[in-house]
Amino acid sequence: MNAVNHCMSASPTGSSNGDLRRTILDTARHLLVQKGYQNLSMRKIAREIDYSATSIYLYFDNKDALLHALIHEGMMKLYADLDATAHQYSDAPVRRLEALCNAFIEFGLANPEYYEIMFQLRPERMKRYPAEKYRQARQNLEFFSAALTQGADAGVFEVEDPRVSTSTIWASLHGTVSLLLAERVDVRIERETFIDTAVRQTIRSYTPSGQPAPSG
Amino acid sequence: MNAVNHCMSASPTGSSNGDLRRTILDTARHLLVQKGYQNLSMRKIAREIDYSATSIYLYFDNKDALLHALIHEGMMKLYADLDATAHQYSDAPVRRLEALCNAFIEFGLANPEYYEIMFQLRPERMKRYPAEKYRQARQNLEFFSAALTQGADAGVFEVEDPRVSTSTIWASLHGTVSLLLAERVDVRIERETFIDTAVRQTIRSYTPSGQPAPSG
Amino acid sequence: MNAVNHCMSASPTGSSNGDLRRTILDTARHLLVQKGYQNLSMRKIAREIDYSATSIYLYFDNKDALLHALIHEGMMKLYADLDATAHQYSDAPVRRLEALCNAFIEFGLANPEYYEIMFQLRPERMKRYPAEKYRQARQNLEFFSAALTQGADAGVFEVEDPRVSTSTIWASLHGTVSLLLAERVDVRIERETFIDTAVRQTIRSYTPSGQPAPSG
Amino acid sequence: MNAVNHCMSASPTGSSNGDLRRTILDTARHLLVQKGYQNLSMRKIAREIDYSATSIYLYFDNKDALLHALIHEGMMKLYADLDATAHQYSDAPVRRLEALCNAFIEFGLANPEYYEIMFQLRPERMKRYPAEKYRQARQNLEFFSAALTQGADAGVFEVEDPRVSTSTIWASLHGTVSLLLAERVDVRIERETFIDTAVRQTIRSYTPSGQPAPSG
DNA sequence: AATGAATGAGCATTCATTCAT
DNA sequence: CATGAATGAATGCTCATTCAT
Repeated sequence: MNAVNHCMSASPTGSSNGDLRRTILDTARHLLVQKGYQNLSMRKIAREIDYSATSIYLYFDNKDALLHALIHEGMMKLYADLDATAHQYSDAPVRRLEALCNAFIEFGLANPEYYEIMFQLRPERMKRYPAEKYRQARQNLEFFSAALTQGADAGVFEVEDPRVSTSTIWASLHGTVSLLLAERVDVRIERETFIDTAVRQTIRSYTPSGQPAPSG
Repeated sequence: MNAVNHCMSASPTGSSNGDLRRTILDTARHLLVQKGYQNLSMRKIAREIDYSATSIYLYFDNKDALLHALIHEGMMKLYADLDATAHQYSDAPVRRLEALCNAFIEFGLANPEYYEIMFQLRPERMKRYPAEKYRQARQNLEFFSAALTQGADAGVFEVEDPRVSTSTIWASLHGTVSLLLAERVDVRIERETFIDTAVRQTIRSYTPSGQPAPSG
Repeated sequence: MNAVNHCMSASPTGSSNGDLRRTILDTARHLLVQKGYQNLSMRKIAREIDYSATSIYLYFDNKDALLHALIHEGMMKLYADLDATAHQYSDAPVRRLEALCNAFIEFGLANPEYYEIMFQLRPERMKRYPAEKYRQARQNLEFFSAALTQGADAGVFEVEDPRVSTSTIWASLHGTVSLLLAERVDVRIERETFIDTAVRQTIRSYTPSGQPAPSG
Repeated sequence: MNAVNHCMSASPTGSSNGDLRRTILDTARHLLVQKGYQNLSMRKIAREIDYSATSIYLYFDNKDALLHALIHEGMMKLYADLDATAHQYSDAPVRRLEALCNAFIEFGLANPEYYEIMFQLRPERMKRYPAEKYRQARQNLEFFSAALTQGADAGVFEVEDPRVSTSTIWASLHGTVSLLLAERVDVRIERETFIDTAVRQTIRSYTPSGQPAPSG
């Protein structure tokens, strides 16, 4: 929406030009994870980067636009992570699904700020993330859907409705990440154990004999 | 809505104002449910009950204390719901677990704002919910734990570590509720189908043969 | 809208209570005439009276409510002025109309701040002054209407449609006041001459022979 | 609306940008008419013409200077309107005065925002509109003055002091336009009726027998 | 037990303007 | 001739909280 965007959109020239935009985004992310969405304000970002609040508006039309940009980045990053994972195990659906689950959880734990605005914000609390972007968001689920379908075709998964199953898998992963981020999991349980169990059981619920994932 | 009303006090309780604390909590809950956590302010509560904002501070040290009390109430309510459910199927662990899952989800969907402050608020962003309360909160998980253990003893569940499994079940349920509340589930999927599938798969992942819950 | 209003509405107890409300109104009026409507801000009022901006909101729901209160006061004052005038010449319609015209102009010149918000504000620039108050505002025109009608009955005025004529008389007076307040009148013309001529011609336009007002 | 457009410059003028000053004024006028004086900002003008806000300052010292130029243009336009009218009825003073009155009112209603900055802005609230321009502004009144004097010479008008009378006529017209623009006229009165009556009575007040304008 | 009065800090956003280039 | 970057001041308004009574 401003000249910078228009003229140099994705150019990584490194000049002082797009840098501030980048800095704003990064700072917003950091504040987001530290203080939460409710406490993220244009002023706080400005104070943090030692610029006037007005300056932020040179790079983002308004607070929502800034958030949307952040969401977009998060979606892209998650997509990249999942895509890399899916390519690694392209011919082993069970192992692939397992890897995708782990990748999703890792993404959430490694990028709590992205995760919060991507998946934990109630829609009524923010001007709706533009519809076109939603489509892109849903692409991320396609990786799971594909693994599930392929596994079903190969007889290693029992799946009634792939669409529904994709969503319930997502629910499990989302719950796992959310509880961990909110520090709600029993502290006596090791994080890794919890994650491994969550993933294993999630996959197990789609394998015919209920046996552990047969590694491919 | 203010002093005038106060004088003609048409409040349904009609009792003396010794239980103003009670009224505050009830009103806070109502506002929470109707307007959301973000819109819950001391002022609004006060306006609603026709008392001065100052009065609230006679009963609660600050907003956080009020919120803690609310969370406590939510925990109690959830406990009551789960307790009632557990009693109904005290001798059928699978069916009981299934019912508990459904009860949990129903609670979340029926009390979205309660659910938010109980499970979705990050502790680091609120003056820490006192540790003792957390213990009480964990009681709610005991219902699931018990069903799981009992089922394992009866051979209808395969459970390695009940503590961990309880948490992963909880993760699934939490994810299910969260996605629904955030309106993130594919709109083409019927809500009931989604919930039923989520619960069924969750339980299925703990049954030896992977077959659907054998009704007891 | 707040306790002060409700409990002591018009009581002139002189305690420190309603005083601030009064001070706010007076200060707003002064700022209004000095800086104009566009430059009237809650903060400026607050700064002027050495109170926090927040305090103003204890006495007025918002800026509009403050303006409305001011308009209301102006309407009341104008009504009082016109009423007093009308009573003085209750049986001499021409002289009465003349006196009413002068009273209106004098009111405008003596209370430019009231005049501006009462008559010069474009409706789209302020949330509409509540309808009930408009009725009261129109009452002020009734004095002119009555004089005109009575004069027509007595044969000293030629009036086709009293309603329309009342409005055109008002237009003349409003134009006279507005030009004077905006300091747009040729400086070589004495203010009194201008006013007298304006009033005389206005009345003359309704007298049958075009002769000057026959003093009764 | 920004740099991109700028490059493809689909501006209707197509001429070189030597007359950017002209474009700025035109755009400012459009915005003034469409959005009102309050919404006229340097930024918005700049955005509209696809130039940087800074560029405007190359042609106008500040916002006031721009506004002055706009007022000047308005005065010129009004002058042109009145001039054309005066020429049409150069030998019929009554009809001419009537036409001038109508032309003035029409100008005000057709150019409400022009009218606002020309006649409704209080000088003390804007860096003083330069004195020399005021003189030019007064030229517009000369048309009325001339008609009045000529009519007086011809015996169709009774005028004591043409200067004063010109001003009171102006007051009537200004009041008429102002009330209409402020939407303060009784809605039950047709606009045309109101205007016709206002003009008729205004002229009537200068005709000896008080009879309606004798068409010449 | 309850309140009225008051406030400082905070919010998103807009504005006219400057200055180095 | 034209701009991009930047800003300080301003806006209406809400909030949790305090304190004397």
